[in-house]
Amino acid sequence: MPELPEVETVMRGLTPAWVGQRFTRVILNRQDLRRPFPQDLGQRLTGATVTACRRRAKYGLVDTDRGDTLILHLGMSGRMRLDPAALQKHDHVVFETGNGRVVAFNDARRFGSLDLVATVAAADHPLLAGLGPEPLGPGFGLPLLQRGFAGRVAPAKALLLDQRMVAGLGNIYVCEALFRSGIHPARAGGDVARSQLKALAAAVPAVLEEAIQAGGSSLRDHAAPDGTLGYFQKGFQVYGQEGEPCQTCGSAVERITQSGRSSFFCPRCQR
DNA sequence: CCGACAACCTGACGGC
DNA sequence: TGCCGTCAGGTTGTCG
Repeated sequence: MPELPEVETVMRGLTPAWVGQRFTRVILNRQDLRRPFPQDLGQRLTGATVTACRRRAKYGLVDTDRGDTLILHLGMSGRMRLDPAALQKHDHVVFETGNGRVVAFNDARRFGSLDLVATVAAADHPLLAGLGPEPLGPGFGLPLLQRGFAGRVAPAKALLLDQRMVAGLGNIYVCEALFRSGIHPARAGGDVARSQLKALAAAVPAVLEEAIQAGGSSLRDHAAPDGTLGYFQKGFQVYGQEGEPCQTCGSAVERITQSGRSSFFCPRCQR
């Protein structure tokens, strides 16, 4: 799924289609994804005008002039399809706006979610309340990483995937950020050198910014709402590169499994 | 508190 | 062609 850069790409793609527009119809082809939708989701959205499309971590936030915020998560396979030629399997929710545009929320695996809450309470929503700072925001930096890593036995990989530490990183960008900062994914948090943490503090925002510039990474499912494919996957240095030569030293990139998920790394550059 | 793991669900791909 | 096993960008609950 989509990680921070992909969600950012999606929300940027929705902005010109939605902001200032009224929802004229919201079609619910099912009443739940990962969780049940709010009972009055369609009713509260229909007739409301979108005032902003935002992102928090991997969540998309759509504010309306009725004081509501739609909180959407794309799970692993979620996509927002803008003006689809035809509806497809797994187009679970379809949004129509006054400008004639149609957006279909498609999610084959149904790990995504939709919630609707009062905008003023959105930050306190259970999904958002426990999230750590944005990796592209002022709350992220070396001090945060030092606090989060100090004394921890858990592997660096797991610490960065923990959304309570820093919110928005997923498997791809954690692998890439660890490579750029020379940290072995299995290294215990407390054993990561200060110099490495400093590199990590720079690598995380750098890799995310580059990915956003590229429109995200289009692997199986991700595309901007208008169908444009991101191309940051061409910039992967380790993710999915098992057996390929490290771009820095030429060693073969390795893959290990941590907590059931693949980690890719260079055994020579990452310690 | 911490960390590993299963579960949620469908689809794509490789091997036979 | 088809069947089977494996894997996939995430989150959450359980268990030891």
